[in-house]
Amino acid sequence: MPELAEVEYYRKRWDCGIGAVIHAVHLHPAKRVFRGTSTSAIRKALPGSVLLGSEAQGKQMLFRFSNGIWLGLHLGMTGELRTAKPGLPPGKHDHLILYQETKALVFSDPRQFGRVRFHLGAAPPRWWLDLPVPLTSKQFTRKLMAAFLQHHNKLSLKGALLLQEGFPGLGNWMADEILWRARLAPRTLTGQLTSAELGNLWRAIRFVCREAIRSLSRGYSAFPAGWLFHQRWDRRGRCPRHGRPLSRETVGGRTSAWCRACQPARKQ
DNA sequence: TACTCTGTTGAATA
DNA sequence: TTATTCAACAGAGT
Repeated sequence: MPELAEVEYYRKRWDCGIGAVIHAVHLHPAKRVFRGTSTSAIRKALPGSVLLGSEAQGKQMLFRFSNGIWLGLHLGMTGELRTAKPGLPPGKHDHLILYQETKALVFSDPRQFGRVRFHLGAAPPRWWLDLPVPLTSKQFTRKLMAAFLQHHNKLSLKGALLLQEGFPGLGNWMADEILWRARLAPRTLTGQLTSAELGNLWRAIRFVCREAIRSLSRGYSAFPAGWLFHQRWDRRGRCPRHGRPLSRETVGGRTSAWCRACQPARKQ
Protein backbone atom coordinates (compact mmCIF):
# COMPACT_ATOMS: atom_id res chain seq x y z
CA MET A 1 0.00 0.00 0.00
CA PRO A 2 2.72 2.36 -0.95
CA GLU A 3 1.91 5.96 -0.22
CA LEU A 4 4.39 8.45 1.22
CA ALA A 5 4.63 6.87 4.68
CA GLU A 6 4.90 3.32 3.40
CA VAL A 7 7.48 4.31 0.81
CA GLU A 8 9.66 5.61 3.62
CA TYR A 9 9.03 2.43 5.57
CA TYR A 10 10.13 0.21 2.69
CA ARG A 11 13.09 2.38 1.75
CA LYS A 12 14.67 1.81 5.15
CA ARG A 13 14.54 -1.93 4.71
CA TRP A 14 17.56 -1.74 2.43
CA ASP A 15 19.51 0.38 4.93
CA CYS A 16 21.20 -2.72 6.30
CA GLY A 17 22.82 -3.16 2.88
CA ILE A 18 24.55 0.23 2.99
CA GLY A 19 28.33 -0.04 2.79
CA ALA A 20 28.37 -3.49 1.24
CA VAL A 21 29.36 -4.47 -2.28
CA ILE A 22 26.86 -5.78 -4.82
CA HIS A 23 28.45 -8.84 -6.36
CA ALA A 24 25.62 -10.04 -8.56
CA VAL A 25 22.32 -8.80 -9.98
CA HIS A 26 19.17 -10.68 -10.90
CA LEU A 27 16.56 -9.25 -13.28
CA HIS A 28 14.32 -10.15 -16.23
CA PRO A 29 14.66 -7.53 -19.00
CA ALA A 30 11.18 -8.19 -20.33
CA LYS A 31 9.42 -7.27 -17.12
CA ARG A 32 7.21 -4.22 -17.27
CA VAL A 33 8.83 -2.61 -14.24
CA PHE A 34 11.88 -1.89 -16.44
CA ARG A 35 9.91 0.01 -19.08
CA GLY A 36 12.05 2.80 -20.47
CA THR A 37 15.14 1.53 -18.65
CA SER A 38 18.22 -0.19 -19.99
CA THR A 39 18.51 -3.45 -18.10
CA SER A 40 21.81 -4.24 -19.74
CA ALA A 41 23.22 -1.03 -18.28
CA ILE A 42 22.10 -2.11 -14.81
CA ARG A 43 23.62 -5.54 -15.26
CA LYS A 44 26.85 -4.09 -16.48
CA ALA A 45 27.27 -1.27 -13.98
CA LEU A 46 26.06 -2.52 -10.62
CA PRO A 47 28.28 -5.54 -9.85
CA GLY A 48 31.28 -4.32 -7.88
CA SER A 49 29.64 -1.12 -6.67
CA VAL A 50 28.67 -0.25 -3.11
CA LEU A 51 25.27 0.91 -1.86
CA LEU A 52 25.95 4.29 -0.30
CA GLY A 53 22.54 5.55 0.78
CA SER A 54 18.99 6.36 -0.22
CA GLU A 55 16.25 8.97 -0.06
CA ALA A 56 12.50 9.02 -0.51
CA GLN A 57 10.42 11.89 -1.85
CA GLY A 58 6.70 11.35 -2.10
CA LYS A 59 6.28 7.96 -3.70
CA GLN A 60 9.71 8.06 -5.33
CA MET A 61 12.88 6.49 -3.99
CA LEU A 62 16.46 7.01 -5.09
CA PHE A 63 19.30 4.65 -4.17
CA ARG A 64 22.85 5.88 -4.56
CA PHE A 65 25.75 3.57 -5.34
CA SER A 66 29.46 4.11 -5.83
CA ASN A 67 30.79 4.74 -9.35
CA GLY A 68 28.09 7.35 -9.95
CA ILE A 69 25.27 4.83 -10.15
CA TRP A 70 21.71 5.77 -9.18
CA LEU A 71 18.68 3.52 -9.03
CA GLY A 72 15.20 5.06 -8.93
CA LEU A 73 12.41 2.87 -7.58
CA HIS A 74 8.66 3.36 -7.54
CA LEU A 75 6.49 0.80 -5.78
CA GLY A 76 3.35 1.34 -7.84
CA MET A 77 0.41 -0.29 -6.16
CA THR A 78 1.84 -3.58 -4.94
CA GLY A 79 5.59 -3.12 -4.85
CA GLU A 80 7.75 -3.78 -1.82
CA LEU A 81 11.37 -3.89 -0.75
CA ARG A 82 12.79 -6.49 1.56
CA THR A 83 16.02 -8.26 2.37
CA ALA A 84 16.61 -11.98 2.21
CA LYS A 85 19.36 -14.55 2.58
CA PRO A 86 22.22 -14.15 0.09
CA GLY A 87 21.34 -17.37 -1.73
CA LEU A 88 17.71 -16.49 -2.34
CA PRO A 89 16.38 -18.00 -5.56
CA PRO A 90 14.23 -15.36 -7.32
CA GLY A 91 10.51 -15.71 -6.74
CA LYS A 92 7.91 -15.14 -9.45
CA HIS A 93 7.56 -11.43 -8.67
CA ASP A 94 11.09 -10.66 -7.50
CA HIS A 95 12.01 -8.43 -10.44
CA LEU A 96 15.28 -7.04 -9.13
CA ILE A 97 17.64 -8.66 -6.64
CA LEU A 98 20.98 -7.20 -5.60
CA TYR A 99 23.14 -9.86 -4.05
CA GLN A 100 25.61 -8.89 -1.36
CA GLU A 101 27.95 -11.00 0.75
CA THR A 102 25.56 -11.47 3.67
CA LYS A 103 22.16 -10.60 2.20
CA ALA A 104 20.05 -10.03 -0.87
CA LEU A 105 18.19 -6.76 -1.51
CA VAL A 106 14.88 -7.59 -3.18
CA PHE A 107 12.38 -5.48 -5.13
CA SER A 108 9.15 -7.34 -5.85
CA ASP A 109 5.88 -6.17 -7.39
CA PRO A 110 3.14 -8.60 -8.53
CA ARG A 111 1.13 -6.09 -10.55
CA GLN A 112 4.15 -4.30 -11.97
CA PHE A 113 2.74 -0.81 -11.77
CA GLY A 114 6.02 0.01 -10.07
CA ARG A 115 9.13 1.05 -11.90
CA VAL A 116 12.92 0.78 -11.86
CA ARG A 117 15.06 3.56 -13.31
CA PHE A 118 18.79 3.69 -13.86
CA HIS A 119 21.04 6.72 -14.01
CA LEU A 120 24.77 7.18 -14.38
CA GLY A 121 26.42 10.45 -13.35
CA ALA A 122 27.93 12.59 -10.62
CA ALA A 123 24.60 14.28 -9.89
CA PRO A 124 21.17 12.75 -9.24
CA PRO A 125 18.99 12.25 -12.32
CA ARG A 126 16.99 15.16 -13.72
CA TRP A 127 13.62 13.62 -12.88
CA TRP A 128 14.62 13.44 -9.23
CA LEU A 129 15.73 17.08 -9.08
CA ASP A 130 12.47 18.14 -10.72
CA LEU A 131 10.18 16.48 -8.16
CA PRO A 132 7.59 18.77 -6.56
CA VAL A 133 8.09 20.33 -3.14
CA PRO A 134 7.69 17.73 -0.35
CA LEU A 135 4.55 18.13 1.75
CA THR A 136 6.49 17.98 4.99
CA SER A 137 8.97 20.69 3.99
CA LYS A 138 8.94 24.38 4.88
CA GLN A 139 8.49 25.23 1.20
CA PHE A 140 5.06 23.58 1.14
CA THR A 141 3.20 26.68 2.26
CA ARG A 142 -0.52 27.39 2.45
CA LYS A 143 -0.04 29.85 -0.33
CA LEU A 144 1.61 27.31 -2.60
CA MET A 145 -1.18 24.83 -1.92
CA ALA A 146 -3.91 27.41 -2.56
CA ALA A 147 -2.32 28.42 -5.85
CA PHE A 148 -2.19 24.82 -6.99
CA LEU A 149 -5.83 24.23 -6.11
CA GLN A 150 -6.84 27.42 -7.89
CA HIS A 151 -5.12 26.11 -10.97
CA HIS A 152 -7.39 23.04 -10.83
CA ASN A 153 -10.53 24.75 -9.61
CA LYS A 154 -12.94 22.50 -11.55
CA LEU A 155 -11.66 19.36 -9.90
CA SER A 156 -13.06 17.63 -6.85
CA LEU A 157 -10.96 18.01 -3.74
CA LYS A 158 -10.38 14.28 -3.68
CA GLY A 159 -9.21 14.29 -7.28
CA ALA A 160 -6.89 17.21 -6.61
CA LEU A 161 -5.26 15.61 -3.57
CA LEU A 162 -4.32 12.64 -5.72
CA LEU A 163 -2.38 14.78 -8.21
CA GLN A 164 1.24 13.97 -7.53
CA GLU A 165 2.53 17.23 -9.01
CA GLY A 166 0.74 19.13 -6.26
CA PHE A 167 0.60 16.63 -3.42
CA PRO A 168 3.51 14.24 -3.93
CA GLY A 169 3.11 11.05 -1.96
CA LEU A 170 -0.60 11.24 -1.23
CA GLY A 171 -2.66 8.24 -2.26
CA ASN A 172 -6.19 7.08 -1.76
CA TRP A 173 -6.27 6.40 1.95
CA MET A 174 -4.18 9.43 2.95
CA ALA A 175 -6.41 11.71 0.91
CA ASP A 176 -9.48 10.33 2.68
CA GLU A 177 -7.81 10.71 6.06
CA ILE A 178 -6.91 14.32 5.30
CA LEU A 179 -10.41 15.23 4.10
CA TRP A 180 -12.01 13.61 7.14
CA ARG A 181 -9.70 15.49 9.47
CA ALA A 182 -10.32 18.80 7.65
CA ARG A 183 -14.10 18.08 7.68
CA LEU A 184 -14.37 18.53 3.91
CA ALA A 185 -16.45 16.37 1.57
CA PRO A 186 -14.47 14.68 -1.20
CA ARG A 187 -16.72 16.07 -3.94
CA THR A 188 -16.25 19.67 -2.86
CA LEU A 189 -14.82 21.64 -5.77
CA THR A 190 -11.42 23.09 -5.07
CA GLY A 191 -12.51 26.51 -6.24
CA GLN A 192 -15.24 26.68 -3.57
CA LEU A 193 -13.02 26.57 -0.51
CA THR A 194 -13.07 29.46 1.93
CA SER A 195 -9.88 30.80 3.40
CA ALA A 196 -10.61 29.04 6.70
CA GLU A 197 -11.18 25.74 4.90
CA LEU A 198 -7.92 26.10 3.02
CA GLY A 199 -6.22 26.54 6.37
CA ASN A 200 -7.87 23.41 7.77
CA LEU A 201 -6.90 21.45 4.69
CA TRP A 202 -3.29 22.58 4.85
CA ARG A 203 -2.99 21.71 8.53
CA ALA A 204 -4.60 18.31 7.98
CA ILE A 205 -2.12 17.52 5.19
CA ARG A 206 0.85 18.40 7.38
CA PHE A 207 -0.52 16.48 10.33
CA VAL A 208 -1.44 13.30 8.47
CA CYS A 209 1.87 13.17 6.57
CA ARG A 210 4.00 13.67 9.66
CA GLU A 211 2.04 11.34 11.90
CA ALA A 212 1.82 8.60 9.29
CA ILE A 213 5.58 8.65 8.74
CA ARG A 214 6.29 8.81 12.46
CA SER A 215 4.02 5.95 13.44
CA LEU A 216 4.97 3.72 10.51
CA SER A 217 8.63 4.05 11.43
CA ARG A 218 7.68 1.94 14.46
CA GLY A 219 5.82 -0.64 12.40
CA TYR A 220 2.28 -1.03 11.20
CA SER A 221 0.84 -1.78 14.62
CA ALA A 222 1.78 1.70 15.84
CA PHE A 223 -0.84 3.42 13.72
CA PRO A 224 -2.72 5.93 15.89
CA ALA A 225 -6.13 4.93 17.20
CA GLY A 226 -9.01 7.12 16.13
CA TRP A 227 -7.88 7.45 12.51
CA LEU A 228 -10.25 6.88 9.62
CA PHE A 229 -7.54 4.52 8.33
CA HIS A 230 -8.78 1.75 10.63
CA GLN A 231 -12.34 2.00 9.32
CA ARG A 232 -12.11 2.80 5.65
CA TRP A 233 -11.27 -0.70 4.39
CA ASP A 234 -14.37 -2.22 5.89
CA ARG A 235 -17.64 -1.97 4.04
CA ARG A 236 -19.34 -1.46 7.39
CA GLY A 237 -16.74 1.04 8.61
CA ARG A 238 -17.86 3.82 10.93
CA CYS A 239 -16.78 7.38 11.54
CA PRO A 240 -14.29 7.41 14.44
CA ARG A 241 -15.83 10.66 15.73
CA HIS A 242 -19.37 9.51 16.39
CA GLY A 243 -19.84 6.06 14.95
CA ARG A 244 -21.97 6.91 11.92
CA PRO A 245 -21.61 4.49 9.00
CA LEU A 246 -19.19 5.81 6.41
CA SER A 247 -20.22 6.62 2.86
CA ARG A 248 -18.34 4.81 0.12
CA GLU A 249 -18.46 6.04 -3.45
CA THR A 250 -16.17 6.64 -6.35
CA VAL A 251 -14.90 10.22 -6.33
CA GLY A 252 -12.08 11.43 -8.51
CA GLY A 253 -11.95 7.94 -10.00
CA ARG A 254 -11.20 6.23 -6.71
CA THR A 255 -13.19 4.57 -3.97
CA SER A 256 -13.60 7.17 -1.25
CA ALA A 257 -14.79 6.75 2.31
CA TRP A 258 -16.15 9.69 4.25
CA CYS A 259 -18.66 10.71 6.90
CA ARG A 260 -21.63 12.75 5.68
CA ALA A 261 -22.09 14.18 9.15
CA CYS A 262 -18.59 15.58 9.66
CA GLN A 263 -17.98 16.21 5.97
CA PRO A 264 -21.25 17.68 4.72
CA ALA A 265 -21.78 18.27 1.00
CA ARG A 266 -21.88 21.82 -0.29
CA LYS A 267 -25.20 23.43 -1.14
CA GLN A 268 -25.16 24.04 -4.88
C1' DT B 1 -15.97 -20.79 -12.77
C1' DA B 2 -16.84 -16.01 -13.54
C1' DC B 3 -16.92 -11.69 -12.19
C1' DT B 4 -15.56 -7.74 -9.13
C1' DC B 5 -12.47 -5.31 -6.39
C1' DT B 6 -7.83 -3.21 -5.19
C1' DG B 7 -3.15 1.12 -2.22
C1' DT B 8 -0.95 3.88 -9.09
C1' DT B 9 -0.23 6.35 -13.00
C1' DG B 10 0.13 7.69 -17.60
C1' DA B 11 -1.96 7.38 -22.28
C1' DA B 12 -6.07 8.06 -24.81
C1' DT B 13 -10.29 10.46 -25.19
C1' DA B 14 -13.79 13.97 -24.57
C1' DT C 1 -5.74 22.65 -21.60
C1' DT C 2 -7.73 19.98 -18.34
C1' DA C 3 -10.77 16.35 -16.52
C1' DT C 4 -12.29 11.63 -17.04
C1' DT C 5 -11.75 6.87 -18.43
C1' DC C 6 -9.23 2.97 -19.18
C1' DA C 7 -5.46 -0.25 -19.50
C1' DA C 8 -1.25 -2.15 -17.72
C1' DC C 9 -1.10 -6.49 -14.19
C1' DA C 10 -1.99 -10.17 -10.57
C1' DG C 11 -4.31 -11.94 -6.79
C1' DA C 12 -7.97 -12.03 -3.39
C1' DG C 13 -12.70 -12.07 -2.43
C1' DT C 14 -17.67 -13.24 -3.48
